[in-house]
Amino acid sequence: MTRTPRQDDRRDRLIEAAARLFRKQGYERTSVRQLAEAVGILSGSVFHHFDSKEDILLAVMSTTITTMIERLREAAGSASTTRGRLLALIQTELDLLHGNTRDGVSIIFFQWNSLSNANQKELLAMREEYERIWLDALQAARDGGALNAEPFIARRLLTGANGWTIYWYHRDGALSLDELAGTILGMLTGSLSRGQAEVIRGSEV
Amino acid sequence: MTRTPRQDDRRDRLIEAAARLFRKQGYERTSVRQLAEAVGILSGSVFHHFDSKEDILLAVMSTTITTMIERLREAAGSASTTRGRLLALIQTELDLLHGNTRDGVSIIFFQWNSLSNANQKELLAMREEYERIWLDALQAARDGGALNAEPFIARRLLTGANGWTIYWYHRDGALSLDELAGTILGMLTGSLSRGQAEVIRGSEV
DNA sequence: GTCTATATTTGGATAGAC
DNA sequence: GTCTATCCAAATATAGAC
Repeated sequence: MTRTPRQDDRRDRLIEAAARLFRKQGYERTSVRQLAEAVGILSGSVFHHFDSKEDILLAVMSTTITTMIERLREAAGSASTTRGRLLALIQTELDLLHGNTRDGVSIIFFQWNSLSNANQKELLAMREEYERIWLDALQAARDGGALNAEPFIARRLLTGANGWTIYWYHRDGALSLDELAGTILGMLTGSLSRGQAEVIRGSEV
Repeated sequence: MTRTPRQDDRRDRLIEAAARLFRKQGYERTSVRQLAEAVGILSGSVFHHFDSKEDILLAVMSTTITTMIERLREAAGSASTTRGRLLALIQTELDLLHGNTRDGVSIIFFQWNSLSNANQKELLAMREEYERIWLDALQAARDGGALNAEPFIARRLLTGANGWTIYWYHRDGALSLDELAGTILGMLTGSLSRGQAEVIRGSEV
């Protein structure tokens, strides 16, 4: 911590701008000059804060995964039933994908391959920590009879279904995130109809 | 058709190589020089066959979507029951994603944004034709009581779940594509357990 | 910590000979 | 239809002044 608060602020703003632009345009189609412009400096100055362009992507992903783990862990702890926990995880992942963490989370899902193998390896432990929470909850659901499929497979199908929502779901539409979460839980566990999400979570059925 | 067969062949080989490299490396990280090398010519010669790099991506996507529509239409026609048709569509989409059309289809799913808006518009009608087949089958399933969710929503969740398989499913593993299709159908319609795919499709239940 | 200036590389694309 | 040669633009990154 040799930096002053003001300098950290600039670095953080770069990470924030990068997340936004990487999501909108893709990592490869976003130039360092654009990142610089977004925070009001020139391109050369960016390299005072980061060693390379890829280091910026790494920073975006790293900070994002940290938040994802935190949020998911909270959600898992907040529910007392197997089914309620599953719903909470789904709601949380959807909120991560569409709330104010959206930019970074989208990048984790869909721009993973823009990261070099070395840096992917760097983040792997964190990704696995996140997935661990999911797999535990799905395994419990399976043990309790609420889930028919293999947890491993169910999670991968769910990852795709949830992640893909960034391409079509819009918060200002008719469908609420909680309704959507309820639909997804219903498919996963095979019985819930839409709109019952709150009920289940509230009463911890 | 002013070209000789041999020349068309060269063009086709470029499209094929492009599909493979775009999938493995991404469109932006693949250079025209690499494409040329893959078919044994120099970079300048590529522009005899295509006006621009993006035209190659467009050609990959266009030929791919044509195949996708063909295959899906066949599948829809081959089944006589609602549930059997749904299973056939799922199996077909998974096969498109993992069979010998894999490269192009992966690109359709995950590199759509590398295409300029103008060219996206060019392909939109074909994409919609493909989705129409899905929505009709899902609507029928809903009318018949086999599906609880809105067809529109179900299809989007399914698109994500199926597409995402390219990141984790491998044909040489323990799980067969038909088993996977069965699991997915089970989730979608809420009751089928794994391994019953063949039975259902065979007996047209 | 930012700027100026620039090194260096790479990429898409073109013109004209063969 | 391919090659040679090259143009031009854009990008990452660096060095040193302020």
